[in-house]
Amino acid sequence: MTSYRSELLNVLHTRGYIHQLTDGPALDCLALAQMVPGYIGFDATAPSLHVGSLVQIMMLRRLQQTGHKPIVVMGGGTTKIGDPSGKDESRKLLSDADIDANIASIRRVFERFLTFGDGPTDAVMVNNADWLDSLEYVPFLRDIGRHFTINRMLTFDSVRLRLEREQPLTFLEFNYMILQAYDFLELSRRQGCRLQMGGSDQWGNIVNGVELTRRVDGTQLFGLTTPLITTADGGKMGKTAQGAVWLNPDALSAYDYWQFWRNTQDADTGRFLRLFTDLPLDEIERLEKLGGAEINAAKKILADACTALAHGDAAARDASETARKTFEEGARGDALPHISVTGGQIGLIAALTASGLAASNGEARRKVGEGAVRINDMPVTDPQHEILLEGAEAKLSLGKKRHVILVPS
RNA sequence: GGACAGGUGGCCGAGUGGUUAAAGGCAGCAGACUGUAAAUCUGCCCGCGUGAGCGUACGCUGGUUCGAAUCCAGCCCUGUCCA
Repeated sequence: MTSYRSELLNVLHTRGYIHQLTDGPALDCLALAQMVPGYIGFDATAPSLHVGSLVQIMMLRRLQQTGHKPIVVMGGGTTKIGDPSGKDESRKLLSDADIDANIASIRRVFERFLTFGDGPTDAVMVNNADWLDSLEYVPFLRDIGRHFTINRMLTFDSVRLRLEREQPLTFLEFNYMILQAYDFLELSRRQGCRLQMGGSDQWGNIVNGVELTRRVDGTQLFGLTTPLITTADGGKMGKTAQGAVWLNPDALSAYDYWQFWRNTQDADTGRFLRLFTDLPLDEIERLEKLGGAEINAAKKILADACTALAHGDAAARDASETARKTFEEGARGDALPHISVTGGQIGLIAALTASGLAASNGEARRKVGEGAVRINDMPVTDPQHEILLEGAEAKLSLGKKRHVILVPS
């Protein structure tokens, strides 16, 4: 088993973050000897990141926890260009204002996970538009482009797989790896950044940055990638009934976020506790050994801890309490979505669509026919049913997990 | 610029004049079983309608036909090869 002397690599290794590492021993020495600034890049294509980025965010947190400096790089420059591979989704070009708004919104999430400031190990956020926007084509080609051979670029998975699948790859996309490599060089010069981390798909891009900087500046940089985080049955992580699991509170409620973690598969519980919470390792070992229904206790702890990190302690307690009332007492919890019903009366089908439990009248009708709909836990099978609130709230449920509170107004 | 191959529902992928709202798979939703898990089984899975039915949909625009995802023309996009 690999063992490291530095706290940084030890923590990352034992908690399961390390998939590939460029020069482990040298980085180990460096982390032991000095504070290491490290960065991860994030796109600004949406106002919120989702759980797919959470491993990377947690890595920056670990970096800071072990006495190093996290640098959050927002891809303002690359996002502005937009991904032109518009075959599946012709991504709309984002305006500068949109990108800036997205960055501001995303920053709020990072502020929960990292401590920002001016101190030596305080986190900083930078925007690669700051240097990419002002690049001049010919000088860039002469200074940077000459260090890349097409021969080599074609061998990288990101390129090779696209070509093998006969999927279009534009010249712009082809240049992404060069721009990202340049980011690393630029950060090394500006911030003394020595380490870039990322998902396993970023390995090629990261290595390019390491090599570019060695050739241009003679500085040794390091790269580290995480394993692809999938669920135990091989699925992509991060889907719920409502879609992506966003990290911003305004994109996904604390209650839904809590539910996402609560519904973790048994086999994932220990791994997720290590990756996504600060719980001590011996505690995690104890929890993941719980068998049968007892592992639900571990899942609640996981949900509490994850929600507290992303939404704060108070929101986590509310979510947890609402879940307890809803699932263990059959009562109504405050954190469930509230839908106001004017006049205190609404048709069942209309209530289902208005509350978002069903996407269309047809779906609502089908679910009623399937016996999936309940009002205050009493099954309702008549699609014509009129809900009369008579001054009191009522709980409308679709299936066992999706509940909404109807409020007369 | 030329030759060839393609563009089908969230994704993959059948379908080459009517029986096609379009096979099959994945993803998703619900029911059963459970532990708010997984696996398994069952049902559902474009919209409107209680229903018969209606409206939309197979890159875009027009055409042929009683009838087109399917045939024709032009255009747009993608790939492979050639110049």
